[in-house]
Amino acid sequence: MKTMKDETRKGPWTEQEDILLINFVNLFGDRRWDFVAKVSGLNRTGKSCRLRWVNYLHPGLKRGKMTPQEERLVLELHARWGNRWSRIARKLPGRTDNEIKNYWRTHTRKKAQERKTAMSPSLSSSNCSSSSNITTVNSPPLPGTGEASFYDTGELGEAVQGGEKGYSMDDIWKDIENTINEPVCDGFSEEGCNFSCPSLASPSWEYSPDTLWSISGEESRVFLPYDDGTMLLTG
DNA sequence: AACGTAAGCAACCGCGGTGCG
DNA sequence: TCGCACCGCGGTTGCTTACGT
Repeated sequence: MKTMKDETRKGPWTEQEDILLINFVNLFGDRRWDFVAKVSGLNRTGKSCRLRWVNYLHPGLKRGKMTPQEERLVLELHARWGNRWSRIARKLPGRTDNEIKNYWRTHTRKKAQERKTAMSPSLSSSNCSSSSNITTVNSPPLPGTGEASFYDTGELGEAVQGGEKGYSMDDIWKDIENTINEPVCDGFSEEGCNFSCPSLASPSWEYSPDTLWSISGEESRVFLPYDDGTMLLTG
């Protein structure tokens, strides 16, 4: 119950908020979101914090375009499970349900459009492979032009966009890496410092053998939290 | 160069499930 | 057993960027 009738912040997160959230999640784990939200001083709801963490700040996150394998897997699993996005996401290490959902949405939109245009001329034109609905997917054209979206940090090897536009996750994590070694007590009561950092964030992804691929070396860059609050950068 | 449209992404909302007192 | 608070999920919306005219 929010006693303090706070004007909870909404909208896009700032770099400061991100850093704060990361610090506090490292301290308290990624379960007690209401608590984290309250204690961190972020005027955000626990819900909002969780969402930000899960969809954007989580260390294991892969960013950038879906690979053809991933796309295929999404299609496959969606055919099997329907809109169980979180379930599907568990089979795609590093991808979030939100991401998959968004992908699916644009994918279906694209498909619908294609179908429409394919139908209007009404000529079959050997509408090849109606069975393999993957056809539209399996090779996202991307002629190498300015393909790197603002959010890409993964595939094209680091932050093409790096500079002027705000900040990248790499920046943030570098920051964290630097600051995390210092006691994270800044701006928080001494109480915070005495908590042992619970092993962070049980990753919700199932690294099951039946996942069709494993994270490629480059993308498996992961920050491993240590008990003393430091982070190990692998990969 | 300016404008309009489409695509992509992040975030919010509402609801149902679960755990706890 | 009931009520409450919190968490997680799926749907939806709004904003930003990219692209075409």
